[in-house]
Amino acid sequence: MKPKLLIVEDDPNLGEILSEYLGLKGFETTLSRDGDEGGKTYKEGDFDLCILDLMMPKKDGFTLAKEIRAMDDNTPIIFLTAKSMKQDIIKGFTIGADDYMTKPFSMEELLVRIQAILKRSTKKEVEEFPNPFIIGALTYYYHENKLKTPAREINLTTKENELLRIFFENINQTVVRSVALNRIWKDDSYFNARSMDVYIAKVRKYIADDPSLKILTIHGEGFKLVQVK
Amino acid sequence: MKPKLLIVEDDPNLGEILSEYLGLKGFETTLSRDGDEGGKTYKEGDFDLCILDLMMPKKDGFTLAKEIRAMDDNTPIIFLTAKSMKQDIIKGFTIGADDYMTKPFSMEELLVRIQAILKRSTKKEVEEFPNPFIIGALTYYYHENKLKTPAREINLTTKENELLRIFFENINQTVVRSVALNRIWKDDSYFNARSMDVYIAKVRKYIADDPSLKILTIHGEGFKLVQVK
DNA sequence: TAGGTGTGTTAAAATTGGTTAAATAGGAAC
DNA sequence: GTTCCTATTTAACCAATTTTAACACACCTA
Repeated sequence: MKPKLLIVEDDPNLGEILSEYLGLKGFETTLSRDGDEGGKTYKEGDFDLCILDLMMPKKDGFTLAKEIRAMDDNTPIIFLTAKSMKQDIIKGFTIGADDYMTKPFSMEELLVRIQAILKRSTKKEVEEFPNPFIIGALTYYYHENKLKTPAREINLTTKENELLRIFFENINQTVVRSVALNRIWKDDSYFNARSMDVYIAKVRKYIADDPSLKILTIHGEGFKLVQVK
Repeated sequence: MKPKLLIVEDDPNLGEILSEYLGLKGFETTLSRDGDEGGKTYKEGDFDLCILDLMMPKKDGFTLAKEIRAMDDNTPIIFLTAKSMKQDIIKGFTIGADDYMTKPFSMEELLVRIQAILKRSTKKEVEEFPNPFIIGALTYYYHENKLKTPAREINLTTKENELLRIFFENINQTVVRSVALNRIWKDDSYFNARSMDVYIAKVRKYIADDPSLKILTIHGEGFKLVQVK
């Protein structure tokens, strides 16, 4: 099951971007516009982690965090704020935060920090990838390293399997080279990048068994699995 | 009991200050001067958290962290570094860090971050392994070194038994080679690894008595016991 | 359109794992 | 202590996976 994130952010732009990005990364996100709304939403949902802006109308992030801690002293909280004052950071952690990020920040960094916290959170779900995962004429079994096509059954090697999973997690979205490299090869280097290119070729051949699926090259960026009807 | 911290920092000034400050704050601290020494110290002590500098002589922090993860994939790690490049931060978390702080930083902030992590860090559990443990058509008695299959009753040797237990504790999760080696053979060496390969083969034959169970190879990583429905 | 950089393809090289059998170690029985 | 048995390690060889290398081609910018 997807981990549920509560995002409380009054800046509509940032809120939307966050919600969308994290949604694409496998989370179920709920966006609230201010502290009051955030508190109500928190009560209703069963969230695995909260991302709170500090400066918001009606109710600031610290106050909201205290309310959340009063209801449940376990749900992880990340503060997201433009205030980088030492005293605010200390205060955030004292209230019971798990992390404190200063704007502007990188989405990717936020993502890995969320993952690091959920890794230790008792309520964590072992991120479940649908098994089997069906797309077009293909049936994919991540846990068995297996891909069934109309023509054949392919036993995937470890690298093929991980790469395929990333594509299926990101249908119609660009998979950035460096992200895939860091995730699968644990390191973004020239030779690993060339190794990945070799695997891209292999995976392309497999999914070609369904002609409606294609892996496009986004020059200088990465790749995108698209499904054309 | 005081939480035990391993601090690996080559700058003697910073190392002393950190060690002293955290000592005053209720931790039992051990200070190592470089990556090599840090690795040895880690093996000997039973630490609750590691604070690693990134740039050190002999062995850098990333390499040391990988070694620590190979011995135990649970002990929290905080990187402490002057490098604030996005790619390094991502890499740090990818290796399995819990936090990443950029110098110069506030002692007080480090302290609250340590506390936030320890709050979620799972205790060294004396978790009772179910006896018997039933999976699919197999019934496993860890304490009796015994595995019953529909076809036979197998008396396991010590090594077979320990290996099987690790797999049953980690269904659908990768069992990292080095972690299993350190746990069963107490040492991750070439010959022990080959010895383990021999045992993997034996154990594979046993669990093959239930065709829904398989031990897959995760190349370069380890093995994964999967149950297919 | 030329030149640099990034990507595609293929094959060889290197690394890692699988299998089998022989060698060794270590304990129990004599 | 010797003998026998079993568990474990070492070894050799083979197989699978991954990386490296070389070269061809595509894309972007000046």
